[in-house]
This record gives sequence, structure tokens and C-alpha cells, in this order.
Amino acid sequence: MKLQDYEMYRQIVSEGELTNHCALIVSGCASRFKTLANGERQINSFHFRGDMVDLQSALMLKSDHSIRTHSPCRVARIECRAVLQLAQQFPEWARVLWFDTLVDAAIFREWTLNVGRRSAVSRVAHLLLEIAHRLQDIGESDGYEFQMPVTQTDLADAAGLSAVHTNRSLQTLRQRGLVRSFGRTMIVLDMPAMCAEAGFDRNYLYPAGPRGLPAAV
Amino acid sequence: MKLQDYEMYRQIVSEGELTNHCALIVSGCASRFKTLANGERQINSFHFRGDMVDLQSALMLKSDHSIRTHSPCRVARIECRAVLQLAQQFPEWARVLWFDTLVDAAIFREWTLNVGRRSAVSRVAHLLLEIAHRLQDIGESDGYEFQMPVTQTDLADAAGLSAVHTNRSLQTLRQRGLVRSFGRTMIVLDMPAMCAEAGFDRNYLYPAGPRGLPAAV
DNA sequence: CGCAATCTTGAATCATTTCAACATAAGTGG
DNA sequence: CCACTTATGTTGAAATGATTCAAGATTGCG
Repeated sequence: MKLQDYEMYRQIVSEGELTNHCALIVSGCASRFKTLANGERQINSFHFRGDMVDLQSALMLKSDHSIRTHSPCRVARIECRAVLQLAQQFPEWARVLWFDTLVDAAIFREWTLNVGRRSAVSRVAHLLLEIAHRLQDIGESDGYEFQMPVTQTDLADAAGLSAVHTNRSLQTLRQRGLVRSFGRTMIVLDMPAMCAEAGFDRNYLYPAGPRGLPAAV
Repeated sequence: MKLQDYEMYRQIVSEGELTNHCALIVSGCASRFKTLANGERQINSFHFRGDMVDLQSALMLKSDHSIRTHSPCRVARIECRAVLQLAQQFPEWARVLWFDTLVDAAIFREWTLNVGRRSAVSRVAHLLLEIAHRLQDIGESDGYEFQMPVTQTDLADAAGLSAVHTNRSLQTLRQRGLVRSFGRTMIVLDMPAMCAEAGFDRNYLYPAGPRGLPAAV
């Protein structure tokens, strides 16, 4: 295992690349994304301190997506072999890793719903609420106020919207008094209304844990 | 383990439900989906013979999504406990199950890209190509010709489009000579053009396997 | 201070949805 | 085998929602 520091907006992993390491984020914010031939980008997930991103590399030779930092990041790079051995030797660890992947998958499903079926305003609201919860988990938010970890352009790539329309959707949320923001600070003013607008149900982030096991990894 | 038969358009699992069993599809076609409060539906994946759908139930108490049949289906229902024990006792099995979940996740990522960033015509083309490959895998297609397992309305719910626009996108593909179809029969006439239109790269379906292991489950 | 990135705005265009109607196919019972 | 019914597919026209482009305002950084 080796610690490695990345600057803001650096690509940690590139689509199609052969991977030898899994990456655990020690500090900062990163995202996983895929791109189209014309360069359009779809962000699949955001990741923060404590997230094991790229866990799939343990079993898959090539990465089907890229990973990029949205801030300076400290990353612990763990050899795939080591992760595999862990899973091989300790069934409890195999289960924890599997569970982590299952949670990932649940988040992807929710995002597909978000991008596929929700209105622009709802999509943006949903993303904000997910970020609020994720940051709360790691003690960087009280669940209402937080520092936006990404730009509106990146938010747009996560929402499947243009940057301009993402901006306008954000304004709608502000005008309706659901959020307030200045600079990078974002504050959810009316949580019930936000959840209603977003159709947000936190369960997908915190699935009732492994049978007979604590849910937390 | 118990075999169970379902009619067409029956819900096998419902969102929020407590689950005791994992489901393996023995025959037929099913889909996983999530719904919005207003009833709009987003299909997350299609499943065919041999697919372990609902594998997540092994570790998660509640289901975050629903599963529905698109044809009469025979399903093998396996107790979650049994699946867990398998993983617990045999590291190879733990690895296989984990790998299956990782492939699932890769497909979800591709779908999010599809729905979030591709044009209507490309989305539909991409879905058709995925279905063609999946059916080829189980010997129900030569990769070009197959029986559409779902209606256009369901295709629309997978593409994140309205049924009407899905129909028109399909017509565009026909007019441009990329596919031909009559009744439920669908034929890809110009595979290179289809792949180009869809931005289709089969790798996400067949990730290079577990290190030192055959990829197939 | 000045540059570069990010955010915001307006107006024109384009893609997609909606609605409502009709056409076709598939399945059911007489 | 036909008439009936229902599900699915197709069409056109109007309305909506989102994108694009190009410009200006603001912020953060060196």
C-alpha cells in the first residue's frame, strides 16, 4: 500500500486501462465517469474520504471507466493482489468487499433513475441531497450545510444536463426557497420540500446491512 | 431451492420488500426497475435465462428496486442463507458472486451513460445491441437476429424516453437501414453502423475476467 | 491587479413530450 | 373461424423542456 497525492482535476484511472491497484480516498473528492466518442461525459458517482473507489479492479483486468479528482486528493493505492488475498483468506472480508460493491450498484441504479426519469430541477435537487448525506457521513456537514465539492459543470455531467440548464435548475431551487448558496457554500433551507422535489429516499445510500452484520464497512 | 413459475407481467419482487430469497432465471425475460412517486418507471436492467437477478438480497435486507417478468418465467428461488453459506465456505464462490455483482455494476454504469448522455436514436440502438449480445450468449440469437423480449413501452422505460419517441427512434434506425423488424423479430442489418450510432463497445458486458480465473460464472 | 475559471443571462433553436386518434396485431370466447 | 376486446404500434400537430451560442458578471488565484 502506498499513499499518493494528486492535484485537482487529475485523472487517476483512464477507461480501458489495465489496473494493478485499487484506490482508497484518504482526502478530497473524486468522481467516476464514462465518456462518449464526442467527448460528452457522464459522471457515475462521487467519492469522498473513506470511499473505496475502483474496488472492481481487484477482479477486473481493465477499467470500463475513468476516475478524476475534483480537488487535491490523497489516495491510498492498494495492490489488487492484496485485496484479493484478503477476500480469499477471510470470508468476513470477502463479504465486506462484496457488500461495498452492492451498495455501489444500488447507487448506480438510483442515478440511472435520476438521469432517466426525473425533471432537471429534481435531478439537481437529488444530487445535492446525496452529496449532503455523504458529507454528513464523514463529518463534513450537518446534513444541511456543506461546501459544494464540484463545479456546476461537473454537477451537469452527473445530472445528464447541460451546464446552463443545471445553473437554471439551481436558481429555481433558490427562488423557491429550498436552498441558499453563496460561493461554494450550499445550504438546504427546506429539507422536506427538497426531499419531495427530488423524490429522495436515503435508503439506497444506507441499505439495511448484511444479515447479522453491522452495515458499516 | 424451489422452482416457481410466474405469468407474464408479474412482479417477482417489490421495492422496499423484505427478501429471503435470491432469484435465478431459468427461462423467460425479466427486468429490474425503480419507480417515481408519479408512477414513472426506469428499467435498470434486463435479465434472461441463467441470470442471477436479485443476488443483492443475499446481503441486503430490503430491496431498493422491483423485479417484473416480461414473459412467462420459470425462476429458481434460492434462500439467501444458502447463498451466503456458499460464499462463506468457498472462497472461489465468494469471488464468483462478487464478480457477478461487479459486472452488474458495470452494466448500470453504461446504462447511466446511455440515458444521461446519448441521443434518443443512439440510446435505442444501444439497448438493441445489448439485447442482441445477451441473447447470443444464451444461444437465442446469432448476434444479428432475435425476438424482441419486451414491448416498445418497456424499451422506452429502459431508454428514459417516451414510448412515442422510442417508436420514432426505432423508425429512424429502420429508415437508415440499420435494422429491420416485423412483429417481434428484430434484425440488425448493418452492425458497424449500429455500433457507431450507439457508441457500443461490448467490453462492459464481458469484462476481462477475474485474475487467473475464467471470466464466465 | 490581472488572468482564468466559473457562474449567470437572454434569445434562438432543437429535441422530446404530450395528447389524441387511428391502425395493426394478438388473444378470447362464442 | 369469426367477432370482439385488449394490447401494442404508429401518426400528426402543438406544447414543453432542454440545448446552444455568445456575451457579460463574478469569483478565486497568482
